[in-house]
Amino acid sequence: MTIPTYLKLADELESEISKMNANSRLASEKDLAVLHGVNRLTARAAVQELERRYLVRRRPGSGTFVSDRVEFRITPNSPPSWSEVIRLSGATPRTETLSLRTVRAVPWLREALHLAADDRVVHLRRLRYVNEEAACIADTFLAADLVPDLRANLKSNESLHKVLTENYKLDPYRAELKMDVEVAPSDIASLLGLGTRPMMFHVVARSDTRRLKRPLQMTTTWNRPDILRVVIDLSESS
Amino acid sequence: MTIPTYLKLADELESEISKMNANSRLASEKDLAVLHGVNRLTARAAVQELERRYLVRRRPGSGTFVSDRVEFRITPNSPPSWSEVIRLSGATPRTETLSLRTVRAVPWLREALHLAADDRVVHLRRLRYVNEEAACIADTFLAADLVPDLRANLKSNESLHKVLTENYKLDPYRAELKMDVEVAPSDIASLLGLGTRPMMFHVVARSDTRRLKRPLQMTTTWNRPDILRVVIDLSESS
DNA sequence: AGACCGTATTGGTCTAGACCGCTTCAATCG
DNA sequence: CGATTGAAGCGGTCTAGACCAATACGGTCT
Repeated sequence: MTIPTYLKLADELESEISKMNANSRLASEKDLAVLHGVNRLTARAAVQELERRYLVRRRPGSGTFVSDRVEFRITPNSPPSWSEVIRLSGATPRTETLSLRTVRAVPWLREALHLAADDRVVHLRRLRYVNEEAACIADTFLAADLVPDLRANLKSNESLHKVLTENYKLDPYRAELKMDVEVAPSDIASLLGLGTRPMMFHVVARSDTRRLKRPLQMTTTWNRPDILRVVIDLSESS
Repeated sequence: MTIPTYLKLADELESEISKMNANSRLASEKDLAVLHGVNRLTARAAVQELERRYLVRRRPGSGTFVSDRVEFRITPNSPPSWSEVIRLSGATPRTETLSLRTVRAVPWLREALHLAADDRVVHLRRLRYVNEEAACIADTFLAADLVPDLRANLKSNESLHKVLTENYKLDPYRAELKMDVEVAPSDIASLLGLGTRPMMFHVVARSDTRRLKRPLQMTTTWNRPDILRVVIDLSESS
């Protein structure tokens, strides 16, 4: 018995969880402790281990629930619409616009979008929900001269991609993509309602427009790994 | 003061760590507890938080050390040699061959490599070190007919890529790439000397050979995130 | 029926104390 | 001088008990 109690309990719970429905509730920490004859902190360590594996989500005052992860698959030819990708995974997407401002481009953005010193960019910050849970913060920066009156065109809950394609006749395609896993900045974490600075999927993508042969937008997203399972799949279409 | 003690301590320690050299040792959990006037478990929770952020590594019986992460950047035109990429990051790579066998291809492999029912594949399992620390398990599967006598050709510590290029006149290029973050299988974890099933970067890549216009190899790697910081960077070279 | 409020439950945090296995390193023995 | 041993120090685990903040729910009051 060199395996710690809490890990044995975690593995036991994991196999039980695999037979349960998503979003169903686990026994409370106290009950688990009594059921398995261990201290509450030991049972808690087991549940924390499951949380670390993204198998459960905990809500203070409410309980621990089997998590319902959605695979967000980024492919070379993926539908450029975020909502579309989520819907394809069988989940319900929703996007909320937090702010829409025209600002001066900071240096790294000027370089990425090939802008001049006093060019301006439109900064669009959106909060994305998956099954009505805050899952992702997306910051999009567009060259302002390419999207005049964007605010008016974005009024109804349309997707940005649709507006770019239909209203502005731009044809965005993915030109750059970067992804890693790191601690989210505290402002991002608090927008998602997360206290302790969490590890998240950080994706940075640039889209260009084929018609004008120039960079169109730069998007950085922070994704909750317990809700979204971001997979980059670059299989070449043959 | 709604912020928990252990998080305040963690943030305090994080800023101290940022001024320290890699691999230097932190105060022990007991000392941290005494220094900051908290219980050892509280100090321990703070150190665990730092470990979760990949900022420190802990060795039982020895201490807690500032981690020394190496960025492993995958780009479209990256040198196909793993060792080369590590060296470019300023670290010291080493590769150890664990096994080299010829086996019958399992279905998913047959499909990936476009093989027939009784074709065989060479399975090469390697353990990769970064600065003499076990960092990655790499399983490579090659179509056996393309690499006759691979064992003899791999004898001296040469890189697989070099052997493929020089001995077999094959010209591998990246044809498929998939990456996510998930719990490592227990056999992988134990090969890396990790007890509790850890979250790792899981990368699956396929290389084809341009000359023969057919799939050449399939590689799956499991990477320790506290040692390797895997970044996928698909910026198009313009 | 709807708005309000208190109470039980849940996870979140913290303390004090204990034992274990492993690593390290100095002291000792051959 | 080299090899072995032992003790000290380290992280890893576990227990018992306690208080807090947030939630959920039932009951009450309007």
